[in-house]
Amino acid sequence: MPQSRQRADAAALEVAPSAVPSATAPAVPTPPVIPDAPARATLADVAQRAGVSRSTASRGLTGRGYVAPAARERILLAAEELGYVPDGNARSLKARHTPAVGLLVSDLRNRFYAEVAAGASSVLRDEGYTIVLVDDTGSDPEEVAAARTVLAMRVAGVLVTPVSAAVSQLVARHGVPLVEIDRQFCRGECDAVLVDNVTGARELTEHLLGLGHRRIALLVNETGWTTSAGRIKGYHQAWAAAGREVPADGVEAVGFDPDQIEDKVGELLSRRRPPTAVFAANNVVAEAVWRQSARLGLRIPDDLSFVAFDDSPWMSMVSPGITTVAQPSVELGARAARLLLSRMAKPGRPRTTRLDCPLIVRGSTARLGRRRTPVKGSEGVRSAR
Amino acid sequence: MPQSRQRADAAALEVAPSAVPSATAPAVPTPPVIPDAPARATLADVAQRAGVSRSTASRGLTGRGYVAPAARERILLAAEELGYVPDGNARSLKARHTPAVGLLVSDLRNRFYAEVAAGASSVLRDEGYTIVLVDDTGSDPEEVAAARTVLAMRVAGVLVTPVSAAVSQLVARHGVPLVEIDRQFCRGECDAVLVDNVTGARELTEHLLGLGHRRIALLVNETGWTTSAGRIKGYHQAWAAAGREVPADGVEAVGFDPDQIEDKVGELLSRRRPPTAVFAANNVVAEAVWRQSARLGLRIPDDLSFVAFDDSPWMSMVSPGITTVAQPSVELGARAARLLLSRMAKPGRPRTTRLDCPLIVRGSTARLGRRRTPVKGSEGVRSAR
DNA sequence: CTGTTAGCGCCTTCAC
DNA sequence: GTGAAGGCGCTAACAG
Repeated sequence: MPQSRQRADAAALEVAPSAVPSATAPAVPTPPVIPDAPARATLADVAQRAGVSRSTASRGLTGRGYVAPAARERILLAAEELGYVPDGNARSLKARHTPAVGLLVSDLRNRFYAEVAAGASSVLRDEGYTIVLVDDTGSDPEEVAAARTVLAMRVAGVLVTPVSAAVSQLVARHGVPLVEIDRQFCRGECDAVLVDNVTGARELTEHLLGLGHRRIALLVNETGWTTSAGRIKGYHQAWAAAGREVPADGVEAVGFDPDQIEDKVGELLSRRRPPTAVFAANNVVAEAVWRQSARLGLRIPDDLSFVAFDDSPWMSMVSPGITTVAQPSVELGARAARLLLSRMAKPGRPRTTRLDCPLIVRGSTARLGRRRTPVKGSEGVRSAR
Repeated sequence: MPQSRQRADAAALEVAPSAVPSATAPAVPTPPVIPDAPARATLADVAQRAGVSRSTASRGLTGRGYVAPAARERILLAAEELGYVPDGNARSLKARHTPAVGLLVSDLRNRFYAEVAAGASSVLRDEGYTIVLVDDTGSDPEEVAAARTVLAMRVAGVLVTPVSAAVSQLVARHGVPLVEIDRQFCRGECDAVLVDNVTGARELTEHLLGLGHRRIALLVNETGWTTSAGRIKGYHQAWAAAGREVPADGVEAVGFDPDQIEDKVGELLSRRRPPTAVFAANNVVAEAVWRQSARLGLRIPDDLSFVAFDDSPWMSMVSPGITTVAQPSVELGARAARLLLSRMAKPGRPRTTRLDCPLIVRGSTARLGRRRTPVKGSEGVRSAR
């Protein structure tokens, strides 16, 4: 699912080096002029209006400590009349803790990350936590900067789809709980919620091998990427289990740039001796395969069998439907949030959760050589046509 | 694009009524025990280590005010060694202003909202603003609660895909700039960035009328919804321009519940005298139409012409491709963010921006009666088949 | 150039 | 049951 372009080393500097205004002190440009700050009601205002002291007003409002029913009544009324909204900054300052968690994701435009965010969001909202979201474009420096920002807000925890170990290290050093999602860079050091990349990829590959395919191209973004690594491993396992050598040019890295991906995929499919089956390692690559094979007039599954890691809505809407393993993206976010909450409640040994990705066989895969003979299973909604 | 289930009245209470712990004072359950808060470095620590006073340290770090180069050097070094990250809460408290904006959206799982968020995010990040995100599930009470939360954080502004006028009123009363996105509830009262629903819907309808269709069903979630209203209006305009009566049962409300939508759509298409063309008012409804027509064995465009408001990736991947108008969702978020920034910089008369939705003709629409004769234009990537 | 002073808004002992 | 006092961490005068 990565959509990022770098994975730079875990520089993890606490503050940016050298003399530049430095990240430590975000070079506050100029105190942003508050247009006409209409003096918001403060606790003192409420207290005064209710004819009590600030401390009593505070107790009345928070419901902690003793307050005479009558006084409480007046306080609540006063607050309502004034449109009083307590200042979270002041509260957090006092409490040395903010009821918020940082959520650092690589790319909200990618369905996968958006769903992870949605899953985390719903759990955290239910528990009364606010989310500070940063779409860090999958860039390492951006992600570290984002981490620093949420650290500055004194968030209670951090969720991240990491791009390097830098974020986790930085956050850990500040004693703030963190859960890595989807990718893992500090195994054993901090919590993580991942999918079972190996098994999913193995099943997909076995499926193709079982259909007689031998020229199976696995297309990943970058071979060094952690999710890719797992998928490549599964791919290898399947070959090994079948007692066969992994083809030399079996794994291809197509990069992260959309245009480049299209080009590479087009090139691959146009070779003199093209693969008979393609395995796209994620939804972005899968889309490129689908478009390019169409452009080249390749019929699926007749001319080319096609499987993908990470089920996307379109894969069940096109015809034939695409055979995939589905990543439980929403659940991934939700589980990560729950794990974070429990870690915030009490420290403990880091735990890694791995979620299953069910195989979904559709019509995009067929036995090699036998033309126009889709395999068992559903075909995508339009197969009727 | 709405995905929500309510639009309740603009209750907009400042605080929740009655005696309940009340929203004003979020019934702080119990001061969340900070596990083992490892005393984070504070400005005083940095100052001490650098052998200067706190104010000097502050100046050195922020780069405001005079500081001897040598001292500055020591301060920066000390900060780095201590892993000092300034406390945003304290800063905000002092500054009476937080460099963050609240982003309240209805449903991150819906591609449309996720892209709006992505667009806004990128602009705001570039300007140094953090995003406090709330996925409010399109519920009015949730949205108001979310607004209160971000207000409490003293955000500098708010972006919202509103579900009622409540949020805007609440936020406005606190003198915080707000921009409504996609839907508009306080026309003339606050800024908004919308799409041109009327024109897009008119073009789509005209396209169908031009192909000879007369039984054209427009499927919306709820007729009372503001985006639906615009689309319905455009639909009406097209009929009027053609000098024809709008069919009595032309507009159907299918609700927000996914299952219910499927049912209603299935029922519609199974009628004895079904429409010859369907106009889905958004991507969610469109998906239901696509699936149901497949289930019923209807051929598109032979048996049924099909258009949709809001282009989704799958619409250009299926065959035939779906004729749509594309909402510039990312741009919507970006423009809203820019408008908010300018409003934060200086107040002014509320402005409403309306973005165009280009018509994209693909293969899902054909002349009535003439079978298997797709219209001009592209056909979706798989048409080659 | 640097330190002292004061206070942002809130909460929380601790007396009364 | 209630108020007075102090301080969370930081910054902005204002002296020196």
